[in-house]
Amino acid sequence: MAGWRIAATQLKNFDTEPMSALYLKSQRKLFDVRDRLIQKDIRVSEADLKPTDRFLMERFITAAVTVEGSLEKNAGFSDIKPKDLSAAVYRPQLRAVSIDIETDYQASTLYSIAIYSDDVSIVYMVGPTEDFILEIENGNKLELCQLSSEREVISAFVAKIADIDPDVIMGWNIVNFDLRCLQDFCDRLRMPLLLGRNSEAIGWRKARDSNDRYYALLPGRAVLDGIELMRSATYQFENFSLEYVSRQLLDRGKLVEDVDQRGAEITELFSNAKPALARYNLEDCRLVWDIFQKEALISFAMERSLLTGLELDRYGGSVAAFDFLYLPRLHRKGFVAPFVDQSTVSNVSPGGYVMGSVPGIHQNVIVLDFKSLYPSIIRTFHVDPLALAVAGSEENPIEGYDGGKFSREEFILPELISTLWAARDKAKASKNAVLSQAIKIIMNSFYGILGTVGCRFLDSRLVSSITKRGHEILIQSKNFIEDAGYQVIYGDTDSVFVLLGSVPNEQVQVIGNDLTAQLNEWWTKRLREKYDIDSFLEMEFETHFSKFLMPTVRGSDAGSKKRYAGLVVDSYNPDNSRLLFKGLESVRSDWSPLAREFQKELYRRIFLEEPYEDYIKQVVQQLSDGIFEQELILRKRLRRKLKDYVKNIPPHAQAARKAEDIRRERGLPSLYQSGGWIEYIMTINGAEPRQYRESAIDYEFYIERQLVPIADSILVFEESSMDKILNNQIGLF
DNA sequence: TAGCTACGGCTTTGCCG
DNA sequence: GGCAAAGCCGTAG
Repeated sequence: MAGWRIAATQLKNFDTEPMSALYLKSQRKLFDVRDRLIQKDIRVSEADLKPTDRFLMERFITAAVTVEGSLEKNAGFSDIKPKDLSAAVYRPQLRAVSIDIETDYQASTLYSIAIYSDDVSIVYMVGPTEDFILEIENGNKLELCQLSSEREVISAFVAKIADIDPDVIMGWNIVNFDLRCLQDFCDRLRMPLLLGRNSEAIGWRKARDSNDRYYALLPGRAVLDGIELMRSATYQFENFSLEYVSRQLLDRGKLVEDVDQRGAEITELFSNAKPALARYNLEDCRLVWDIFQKEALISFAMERSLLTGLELDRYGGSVAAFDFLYLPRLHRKGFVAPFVDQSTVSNVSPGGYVMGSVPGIHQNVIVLDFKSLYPSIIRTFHVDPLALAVAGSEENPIEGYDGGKFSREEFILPELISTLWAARDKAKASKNAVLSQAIKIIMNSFYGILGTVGCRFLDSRLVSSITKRGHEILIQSKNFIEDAGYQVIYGDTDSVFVLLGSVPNEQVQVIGNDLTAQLNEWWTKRLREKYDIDSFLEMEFETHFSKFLMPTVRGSDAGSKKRYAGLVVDSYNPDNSRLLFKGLESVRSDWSPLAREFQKELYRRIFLEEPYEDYIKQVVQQLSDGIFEQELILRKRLRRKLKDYVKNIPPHAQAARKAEDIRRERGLPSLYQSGGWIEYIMTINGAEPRQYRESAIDYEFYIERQLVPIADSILVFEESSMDKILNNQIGLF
């Protein structure tokens, strides 16, 4: 058999096996194979490898070592030493392509497939057998190959992929749309879909939690879905449609007039304007390609893969990543880890501490927060499974919570975090944003993992020793600040909000810097005295609000939590400031655009002491006049299947039901049965789907339930209310 | 193809002879 | 009709 290219491929369930004699033996075997590879050559003929070798090798080789000649010591395996990490010089060039398919509305007929890359712009389309070269822009060409049948289009596409032989195939919802559609077409045509290396077929695996979601296993290649990848990198968008994300990041969108009606438009193009459809199809590929390029998503995936030892195209897997990092180190210290025991009962541990707040419109509020608090607690207090297990034999272990005690001598996680921390600082210094981000995500995942039954080390003593220590640290920091003469008006998990009142801007900087320096020093001293440990707690002064609003809980005098807004002062240019909203309606995607915009503008006016009464009256007037419609759309996710709303039917589910009824009447396929997003408008007959609204808009609802709550939550501090303002208006007539 | 908890706001539902 | 509880969603960290 021909040379077998080591690839990012699909791994078996090895990491979920318990640490056992078998595992230890396997680990050794794995190192042996790796060393042999490093000494020889990355190309290994398949005949050289027994099946078990291949299995083991796949286990530790990530996609990052897909590329020939790029395997080097430690690359791809989780055994990363500090110097290797910092020397992250390892940048293989992956061959990547972006693909996208076009189908009819119900995805039952294939129209075309596009492939885009640095040097490829090709669209295969069903049509009269005739080829075109189309100019797309700046002299760039699109090759449109029209073939007589779906079968020929797919065959040509597969052949082209084999020819390009990419390491990465990227797309937008590529697994559960493009690839699955192609697989369906192939099944129907009784032809194989051989997109893997060496013409291997795609393997499909059902997602555990859902019947209609799959994972694709593409032997020898990684399939990167832009949506999943960006989600896993903590990108947040109101929605992850390609149209929305590309507008946000690239400032350009899809090549159709009306994105909502594109199903019909695409069919129209297919019938009457095939070159236009080709351009559209290719442009989608290019958007995906450009997003990946701009955000360095492949680099991110590679850095993460190098850190976690997981495949390039594996997005979740925090527990598996933890095992990869932890188990080899544990093993080297001569310990064997416990089984994953689903029945483990662990006392519930609390999460972060959230202070009650002081409501009002405040002047000069600064936010001091602990940098990576949980990782720094783990590091400082040796919160670690091994340290917990061996502490019993020590005379003076470090006290944790819930009865946990931690060894001063033997620990793994704190070291791991130091390593990652240093690597992250270095990455930041060298402006390697993606590496820094990948490290941050992994560091922050450690706490959460220790609190799930999926983790073999689940133990409330570990979790509580992190979170309850966090409570103590936050409360004592608050006390320290208050003893220094300042008022703390709020705090959440790792932050304190300090009210300075009317002090000059320069003073604010000085106080903020002083307070953090004093606190850091105080914690260092205190932890040395009380526990004889080094403090890795690090408080930072990050944000200065010149104006700050803390609302009350609606219908109460108590200050709210997790909801606030303020005017952030740019420390480089204090005359510049920007509005920041947290938790409030304007950042909630389930409020109407009208309400969200209203909140932003009203707050802006009040913060900047501009008049606002006429603005409020004007918005209400315009609303009543019916000039808004788009702005009244409410958007919400159906988090469950439509039929699973039994106990009560919330408005968005009502709207979805109505939409389904109408679609059924009109012979259209169902859209909302398995969940998804629904857009609806409140009418005098309740919530109705945006596309099929039959009743008049309920303006009363929008005034009373969308504008009034927003206005009143800030007007209360101006001794005013929406009611007063509007009634005054009536009084004028 | 298993990270976590805390919180607020709105709506519907159930109860009240 | 009024009130409290439960259900649901999206968000902060």
